[in-house]
Amino acid sequence: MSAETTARPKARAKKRTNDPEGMRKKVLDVAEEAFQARGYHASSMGDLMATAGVTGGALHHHFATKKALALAVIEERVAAAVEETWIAPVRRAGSAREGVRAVFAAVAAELEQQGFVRGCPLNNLAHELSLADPDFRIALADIFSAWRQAIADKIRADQQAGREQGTDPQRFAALAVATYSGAMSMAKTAQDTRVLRDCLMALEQGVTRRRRRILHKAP
Amino acid sequence: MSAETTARPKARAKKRTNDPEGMRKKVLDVAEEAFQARGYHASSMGDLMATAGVTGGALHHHFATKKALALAVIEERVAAAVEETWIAPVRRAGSAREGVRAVFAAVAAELEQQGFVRGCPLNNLAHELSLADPDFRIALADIFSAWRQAIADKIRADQQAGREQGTDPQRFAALAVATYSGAMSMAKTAQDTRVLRDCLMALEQGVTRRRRRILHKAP
DNA sequence: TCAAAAACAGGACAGTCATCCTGTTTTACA
DNA sequence: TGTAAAACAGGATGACTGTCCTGTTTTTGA
Repeated sequence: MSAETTARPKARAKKRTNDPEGMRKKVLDVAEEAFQARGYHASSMGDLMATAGVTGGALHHHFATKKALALAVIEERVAAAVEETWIAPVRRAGSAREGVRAVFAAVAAELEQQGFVRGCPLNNLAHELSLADPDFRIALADIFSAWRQAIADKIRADQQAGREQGTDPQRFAALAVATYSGAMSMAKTAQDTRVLRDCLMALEQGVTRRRRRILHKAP
Repeated sequence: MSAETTARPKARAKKRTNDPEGMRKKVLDVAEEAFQARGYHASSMGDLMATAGVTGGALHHHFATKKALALAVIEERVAAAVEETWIAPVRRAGSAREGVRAVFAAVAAELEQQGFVRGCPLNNLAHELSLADPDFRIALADIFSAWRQAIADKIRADQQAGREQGTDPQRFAALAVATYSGAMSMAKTAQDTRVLRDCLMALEQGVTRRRRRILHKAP
């Protein structure tokens, strides 16, 4: 804990391997992709080793067990993905509703041009792992929680600006995340993004409530 | 195809085993439960045999492969579960909105007294299997489709009775199913049903739109 | 009653799985 | 430069996995 080593832990030279971050990053990349595409149980350590071009010794050095690897994927990658595609955009948006709408539309557009739907990384892993192991479950629940928290906070910010007076922040956030997650489930199963559009339009119609049409924009 | 056997295929005597439906039913029971609780890949054939009290030969006689077993669970059990807990109640309900609300509330209440959340059977299997195999995917997508269809049909029935004029049946159905599925995902991950209640109340508030409060009930 | 088919028993099989082991190489730091 | 730790190589291992096979029992239909 205490730094008694003459107080100069400066790095002398950077690594000069071809891989700037080492093999840990490469393994995480491959594992994230595989867990997303095929799931945890369907992705074998052997497959991951082969695809990452990494030997068993190397993999085991960085991640002692498969569970440790998955936990790292969840905490480092899945959490970051939710932060990047949802939390940050909502924070930046003009309002909570506009943020939710924009993310919904952006994801739908991206999937449409991509041609196939692999589903939400958080949801995919949550379904497979949250009942299998308490550590998995808690890590995944925390991400869901932060996701809803960010949307609820945005509603509260809107309310401090005089808007959204009749909206319950927690309930709105729960509805937004649930609708997105469920719509992605169906889109993945049907391999069709139309249900995403349907949900977005139903949300806009229904949840925007009495406002018939907004002709003025926020500064 | 043609019945040329003197046209008398009458059954002579019923089975007199202790199990009225035979072992096929027992295997399906155990598999349905296991796939729901632990998932497809995490449930081994050996486990299923042991829990069902069935030998390998018997299991293989009724279901040649694990995939065949899972397909049977999906088509016979999961579809029936959706029909029983969602489609039939919605059809019986006074209106589409009331039906959706009632099912949502009933499931939430049931889970609250049950103490833990295992999630929606359809969603659980859909996430794990829909990308793994086209046969799985199509079977699961059909169930989702029938589910939404039933809700959309109910909206159309409401509309023929003069109600729900401004509601798009398909979009409303997509929103209802997506919200439920997503809420169940979160409830399962958090092992907490509060998010289900939040989603239900947000749906009631938002989607019911201009109607502030309904003081009169349908006959 | 009798043959054929279905239902079931129980183990064999080859393959895969995650993990762990002992070496060797590379890096960090004094 | 010397040394200890970290990073990596590559195979060994034993426990499962799903499937299939050969018998035996029970049921079916005429």
